[in-house]
Amino acid sequence: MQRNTSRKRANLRDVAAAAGVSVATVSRVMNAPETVAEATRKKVEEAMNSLHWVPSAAARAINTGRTRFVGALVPTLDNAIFARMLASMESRLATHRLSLVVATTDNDPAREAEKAKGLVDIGAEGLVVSGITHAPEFYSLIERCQLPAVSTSFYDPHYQLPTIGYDNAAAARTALAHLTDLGHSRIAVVHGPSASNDRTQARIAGLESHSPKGDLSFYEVPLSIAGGCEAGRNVLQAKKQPTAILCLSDVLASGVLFELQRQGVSVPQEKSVMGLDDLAGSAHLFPELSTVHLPVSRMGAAAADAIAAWVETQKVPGAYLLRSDLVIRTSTAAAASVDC
Amino acid sequence: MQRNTSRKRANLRDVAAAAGVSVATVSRVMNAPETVAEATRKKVEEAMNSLHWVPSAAARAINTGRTRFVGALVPTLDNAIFARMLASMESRLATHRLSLVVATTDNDPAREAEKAKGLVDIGAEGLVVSGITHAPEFYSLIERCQLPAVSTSFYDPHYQLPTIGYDNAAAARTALAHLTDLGHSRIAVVHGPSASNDRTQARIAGLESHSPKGDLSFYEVPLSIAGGCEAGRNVLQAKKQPTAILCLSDVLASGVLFELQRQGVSVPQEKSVMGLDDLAGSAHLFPELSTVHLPVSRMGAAAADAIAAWVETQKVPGAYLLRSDLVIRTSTAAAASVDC
DNA sequence: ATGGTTGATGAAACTGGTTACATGTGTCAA
DNA sequence: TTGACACATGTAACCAGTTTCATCAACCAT
Repeated sequence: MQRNTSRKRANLRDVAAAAGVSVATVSRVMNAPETVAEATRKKVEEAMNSLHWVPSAAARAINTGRTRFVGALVPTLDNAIFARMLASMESRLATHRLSLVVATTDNDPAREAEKAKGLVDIGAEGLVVSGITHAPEFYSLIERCQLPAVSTSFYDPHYQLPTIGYDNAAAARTALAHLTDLGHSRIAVVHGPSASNDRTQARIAGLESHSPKGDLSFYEVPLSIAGGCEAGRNVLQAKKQPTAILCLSDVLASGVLFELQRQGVSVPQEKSVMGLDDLAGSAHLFPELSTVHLPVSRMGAAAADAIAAWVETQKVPGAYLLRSDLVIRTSTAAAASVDC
Repeated sequence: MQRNTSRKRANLRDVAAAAGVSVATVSRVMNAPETVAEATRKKVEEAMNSLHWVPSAAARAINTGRTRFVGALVPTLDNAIFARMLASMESRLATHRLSLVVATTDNDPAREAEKAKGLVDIGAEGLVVSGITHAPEFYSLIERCQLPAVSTSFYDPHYQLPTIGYDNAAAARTALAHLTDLGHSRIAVVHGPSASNDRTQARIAGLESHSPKGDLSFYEVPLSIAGGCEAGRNVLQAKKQPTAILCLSDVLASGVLFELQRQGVSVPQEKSVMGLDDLAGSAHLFPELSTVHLPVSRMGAAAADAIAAWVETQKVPGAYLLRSDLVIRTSTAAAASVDC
């Protein structure tokens, strides 16, 4: 039995000894190969291979002060909107040679703070969070650690963290305007839980502040397709039937469309249905969903760039507003003549 | 200006000096508070707070040899099937006090190997990959680093890595059997790119090996809803019209359903459509999609448990087979009487 | 009074790299 | 022949923690 075969992993000194050089030379072979003589380099590389040496990330990190990964805190991965954002964030971070650690919060600020702590504990260099509602522990954590952190899915240049997102209130108003422009005045608004979800709150507030003459009725359901179905049923049971249903999330709109179809209510002839998000599947629902496109891919990339710049240069990035655009498809039409 | 205000982060010695104790004592306050006298502990904690001290993850990692995170390599985050798996993996890993680093591979083995290298470089303790097709560099990496790695979405007890997944061939056969049981004999099979996607390959192989008397015609399209639409158009242009369309992924089935609806082909009266995956939205398509349920949430949890056990105890977990179940909804029906 | 045990603490070694600085050699111009 | 300088390499300090072992006081039973 040789010593080499022992289970213990080789370290720098072992390699140096095997190659008959100093640790500094081995280190140079890794970090500045051009400063090492050809022959020496070869010897060292052979030693590395024969010892199956793998550099220790922790040891490097302790010297450079860099771990090369950042954390992202999202409410859930089950909604495609966040998955899509993370997808583009991940690929953009890769161009900065940064990796992405994902943690989910279930929209619970306490859990968010806890997970944020966990990310810091394992060495995250920066954090990307969603929205602007966070636990006090979260704020004290990032303040205490001087941790770069940006907030997404929300735009507010006066918020204490740089925000990279869209104007939720405006997006909701855009959707509403489209419906009112089509002559709808009695409109049902379907939304997910608003408690501790600032995006939803902002969208509702945007509608209320700008509420036209017509009356809006609000329906709060779980943020899922099943929730949308439930909302669809609830709306159909209302005494004064709305001519349009505005869903503050495409996921809910999917459920609403499904339920209306199941109950034989034709869209858009009998009722217009409007979404907000523009998920990949929304263009392929039946009928194709009119919605407001939220540029989550660009947002993910922008958030990646912002947090990368911050951790690299120590400069705090500015807030960044992304436009949201109306996407008119076939689920909306002029208000039924019945109303005229 | 005080020294304290300097930008440099405080370290253990600073805290020890401020509290008037040794570094060992400060370390104990963190890791074994009960061994430190009440009064001393308080002094130390005060010093920690006043210096805004945050322990260095890297320094801890270098001693314990643990970084407390593992990496997951998935083809994409844009398909809900992977997002859902990651969601459950993340939450199960959290119970093991492990975090999850996500990297996407676009089904490219070379990129996968590269990203795997990146994950190792930043200190991942283990890896979870999808499928069994990997680049040689990937295998040499995990062999060289002695890195715990498990494979998901595939079950093969003889594969060199522990596999935690379902039997793709059997799942495809289950779907096919459902259609043939309903009397369908001419069946179109729609699938995504099979090159370097072993799950798709296995599903196709499963169908071919078990192919019934009836003839199957295969349509390969991009794995997206748009791809499904394309497949729908292609199928409708075929000379010999099939009575059923078997999609080897629910995403494709969504597109197919959409296209058939758009073209006025009624489902399941004129054609049955079958999926495979059982995404969250599939129960709410129109018509509700018959499919084979792949237990991706349980798979994510199982993968998390396996990799966690491996990194904690150094024991290699065994392969784990998850059942896939037929889910009959309304998109499939007995073959049209035209055929009789 | 003495020896044994427990509890709290400190000194210093240790983890595995990076890097500032020192050293030694060879080349070239003065 | 010598001084200047580049180049290759080594020595040792350093990063920020953990951990082993030693020390010392207090307490208790003999």
